[in-house]
Amino acid sequence: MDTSLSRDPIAEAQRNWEEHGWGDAAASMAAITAIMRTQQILLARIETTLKPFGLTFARYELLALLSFARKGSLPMNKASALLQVHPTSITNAVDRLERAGLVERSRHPTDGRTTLIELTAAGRTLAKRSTAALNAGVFSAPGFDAGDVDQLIRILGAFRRNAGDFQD
Amino acid sequence: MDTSLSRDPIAEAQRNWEEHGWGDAAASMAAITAIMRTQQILLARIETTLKPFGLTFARYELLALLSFARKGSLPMNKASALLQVHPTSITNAVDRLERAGLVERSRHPTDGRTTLIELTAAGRTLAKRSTAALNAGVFSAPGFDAGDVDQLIRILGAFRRNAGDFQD
DNA sequence: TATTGTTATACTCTATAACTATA
DNA sequence: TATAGTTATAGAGTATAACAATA
Repeated sequence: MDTSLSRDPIAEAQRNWEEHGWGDAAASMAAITAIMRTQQILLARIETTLKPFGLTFARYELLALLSFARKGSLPMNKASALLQVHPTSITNAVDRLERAGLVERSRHPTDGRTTLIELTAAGRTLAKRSTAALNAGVFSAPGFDAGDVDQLIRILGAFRRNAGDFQD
Repeated sequence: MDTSLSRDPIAEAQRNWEEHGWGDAAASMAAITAIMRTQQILLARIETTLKPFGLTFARYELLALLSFARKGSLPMNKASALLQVHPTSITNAVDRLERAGLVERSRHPTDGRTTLIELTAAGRTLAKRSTAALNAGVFSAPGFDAGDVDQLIRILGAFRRNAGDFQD
C-alpha cells in the first residue's frame, strides 16, 4: 500500500479540469485535493506514532486538551466545542479512555447536568510521553520547506475564520 | 454541532505548546492541526454537496477518475495507485458503484488477473452532474484569500514530494 | 514465486434519534 | 422548555490476513 507515482496525480487532475472547461475551479480543486492527501499522510504518521501508547489521534487530542486545562478538569460539552467534534464522539472517547484508566468522570458541583472529565495520574503521564513522541517523531520535522509553516498557519487560519470556526 | 468559538483553539494550543517547553515543535503542531481541521470542514461541505447524488467523496473520486480515463476503463490496481487508497477500499467502492449501476467490471483482455472498471452511461452522466455541483458549490469559492490557493498548491506539493508521494 | 483481486473480519470515527436527568 | 449527556443503531473508510486465480 505504499506506491510512489512518477507524476503528481493532483497536478494531472488540475490539467484535466482545465481541459474540460472548469478552469475557474481547477486551482481550488487542486488545493483542496492536496489538503485531503496531506491530511491522510500526516494522520497516518500520527497514528503510527501513537499506536505504541494505545492511543488514536482523537483520544490523544482529548488527553492533550485535558492536560492543559487550568482546573485539571473540563466539562464534556466544553471538550466537544474545543475539539469541534460531535458530543457522541466525546462520549465514545471518554468511555475508552476511562476503561483504560486514563481519565475519570465526575459530577459538576453546581450543575447536575454536566459531567466533568479529569485526567488520572496515569493519564497525565501518558499525555506527556505521547506528546513527547509526537513532537520528536512528527511535529519537529514534518517535511515542510522553511517558511512554509508560518504561511500555512496564516492561510489556514484565515480560511477557518472565514468558515466561521472562531471570531476575532 | 456547529459552534463558533470566540478564540482560535489552534492558536491557543500553540501557546500551550510554547509554555510547556516545546517551542521548536509548536508552529508545526499548529500547522498540522490546522490542516486536520481544514480537511474536516472541506470534507463536510463536499459530502453535503454530493449527498443528493447518492455519492460519498471516495466514490465520487473514483467516478471522476474514470471519467478522465483515455480508454474509458481503468484497472483496479491503477485506480488504487492513483487515488492512493488501499485495494480493499477500491473493491468496496466499486461494489457499491456497480450496485448503483454507475460502473461495470470486465476482464482484462490479455491479463486474466486484472479487473477493469468502466463507467456506464448513467455513471458518466452522474460524474458530470456531480462535478458541476462540486465546482459550483465548493471549489469555485472555497473561502481562501486571493493568492493563497497558489501558495497552498506549491507548499503542499513540496510536502507531498518530500513524503514520497511522487517523483519528478 | 509474484501479482491481482476478493472475502471475511475488525476497528476507527461520525451521525441521527430516542431517551433520561437536570435546569 | 431548554440543555447535557447517554444509549442504540447505523453507516462510512481503512486495514490485515487468508485465499483463489492467474502470470
